[in-house]
Amino acid sequence: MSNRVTHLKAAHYFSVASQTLSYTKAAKQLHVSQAAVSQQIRLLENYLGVVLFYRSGRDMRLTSQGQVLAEHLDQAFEHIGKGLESVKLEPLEGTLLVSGLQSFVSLWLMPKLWRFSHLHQNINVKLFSSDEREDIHSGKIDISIDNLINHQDNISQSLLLSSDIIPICAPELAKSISFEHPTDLLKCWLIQVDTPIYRWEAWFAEQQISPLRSKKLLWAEVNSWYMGISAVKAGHGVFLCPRFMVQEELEKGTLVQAFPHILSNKINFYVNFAKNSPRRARIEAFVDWLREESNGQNDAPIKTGPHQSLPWP
Amino acid sequence: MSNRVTHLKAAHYFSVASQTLSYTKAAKQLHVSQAAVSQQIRLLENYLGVVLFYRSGRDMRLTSQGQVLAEHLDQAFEHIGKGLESVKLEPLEGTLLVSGLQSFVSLWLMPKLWRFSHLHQNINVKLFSSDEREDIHSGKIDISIDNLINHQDNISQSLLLSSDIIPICAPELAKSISFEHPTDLLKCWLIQVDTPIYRWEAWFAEQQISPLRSKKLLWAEVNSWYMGISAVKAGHGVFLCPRFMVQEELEKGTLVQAFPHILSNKINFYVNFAKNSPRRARIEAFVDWLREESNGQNDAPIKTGPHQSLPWP
DNA sequence: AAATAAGATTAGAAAATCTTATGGGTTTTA
DNA sequence: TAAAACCCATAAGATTTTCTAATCTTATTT
Repeated sequence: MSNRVTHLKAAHYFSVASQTLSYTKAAKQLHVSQAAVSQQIRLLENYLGVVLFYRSGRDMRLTSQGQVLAEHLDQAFEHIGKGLESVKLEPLEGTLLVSGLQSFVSLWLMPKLWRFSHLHQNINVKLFSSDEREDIHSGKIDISIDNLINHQDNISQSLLLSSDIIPICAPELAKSISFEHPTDLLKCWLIQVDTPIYRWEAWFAEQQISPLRSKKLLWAEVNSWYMGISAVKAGHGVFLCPRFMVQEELEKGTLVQAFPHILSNKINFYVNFAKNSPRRARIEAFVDWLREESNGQNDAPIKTGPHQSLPWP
Repeated sequence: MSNRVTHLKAAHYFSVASQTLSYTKAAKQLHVSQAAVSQQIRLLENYLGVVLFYRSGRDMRLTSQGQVLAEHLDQAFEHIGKGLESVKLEPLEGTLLVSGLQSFVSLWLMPKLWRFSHLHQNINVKLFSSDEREDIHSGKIDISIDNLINHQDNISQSLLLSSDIIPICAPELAKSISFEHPTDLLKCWLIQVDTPIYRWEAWFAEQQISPLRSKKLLWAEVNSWYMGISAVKAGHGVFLCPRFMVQEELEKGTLVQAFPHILSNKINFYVNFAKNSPRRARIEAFVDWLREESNGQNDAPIKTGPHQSLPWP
């Protein structure tokens, strides 16, 4: 079977020459001398017993047999090139494309990113924030951070951050209302994100209170954590929000936890990347850094998938 | 673009090894030493910066990156192998697959074939008779002989034989009826093949006679020339038939031409073959021989397509 | 523990491939 | 219309790649 695959180099040179229709140009593309191309193609012609090119005055053309061969080969070498490229390790330095949920990126990642850039001056991180899950295999993204469990093969997913969901508000509001019992919260705007979980209903339910009976309850639903935080910063209401997103504000006192009870459902953020990405060196550097940054902010130990640079499991 | 296609030999070795999952077996398939395979694959691994195989006790497996690469490469080398094979000139000796219309094969080709076999002792002709046009590109047929104009590209078609359509019958019948006027033919069975042309209607029409008025006309329609000839040999009727098919019988006197008028529409037989067939040497030998055999039997000069072994038009 | 089997490694030999230099066509250009 | 500019073919020698043979390492089987 494989004995019929010979003269690979010659076939490659021919394939390039069949596109340029010039040995000289092909030679330039291949970074070899024109003579090398000429010799290889002659070799191939002799092996096949077939003339592949003929010259018609100034320019050169494929014979019909050359046509046939070229059509087969062009595809094939295209495949080989892509194949090699797709597994070849790129050097550590270069660009890294990172995508994450909007609020995570702006509230957690962005503020810390300067430290990574400092650590790896040769890695140029491009951040994308998006509310959709990104396709890691497409090549548009190297690393994606989201809060969904991933079941795809060849994707490594590991827990980056696990955070409590707490009710927060502006310190002025807390002072003016002085929360003592959960039902005190019903006096003001309640804000939440529009997910099925992380809702006020759950928070009250966990304390045996059904807030829904009180129809007077004022609330707003926002479609990103970021918007909710903006709202409470302006002093308008209480928001159920992952603690890590407001860590600094809590420390500085520009925001406060409105009530001690926290949702039993934590929010988890996962790092995802293609195990076989050619940029795995860069990815590894970034993910290692992410882990370091998340240490201490994390209640649960970090669970990580099998490490792919060591191929044996 | 093409600078990314390197380590072709290594990639090939790897591709084979990825299928055998054994360097030793791969080496055997490739007709090289085990060391050669080992070295090439190590080279590839170094170039890619990736481990492609790992050993798990007794046997060897692909790493996930090896998987990815192998999938790309397997297809590619398959293509290359097929491409090379499809244009590679096979030696003159070998098998040649010839197909033709049933009656042509049995009445013209078969009786002469011994001479070709004598001339080219190393070419083993396999004859197929069929009533459908054969697909020359499928590889099941090298040469096909039919009577239809072919419009496909890359198929060379040339006129092999052009023959008159004449009315024939057994000599006894001719004696007993003694044809003098075309209408005399109406006294006996008229036989014809079931084509739209080469019909008795045409034959009579060309002589300003409308036989169809006479409803008493007896005739039979057959679906091969061969059957019609069998019928008239048995003495039953007159048959419109290409002259070359009954040449010998006419010469021996076992059949006679019933009436001098011949159909103005001749029947033409064409030889078809794929210009780029790897067996073109054999094909050429056979077609040359066909032309020689048909010389003299042919009223018109033989028209032939461009000759493909010389690639310049 | 020896025997077996398969991959890894190395050094030297063999083969393939490359470059440089040159020649012979064509087509432009002066 | 001669010179210049291209482009491919070819040859010789240099260089690089690839191969083999021999030997080593590791793991399995008996």
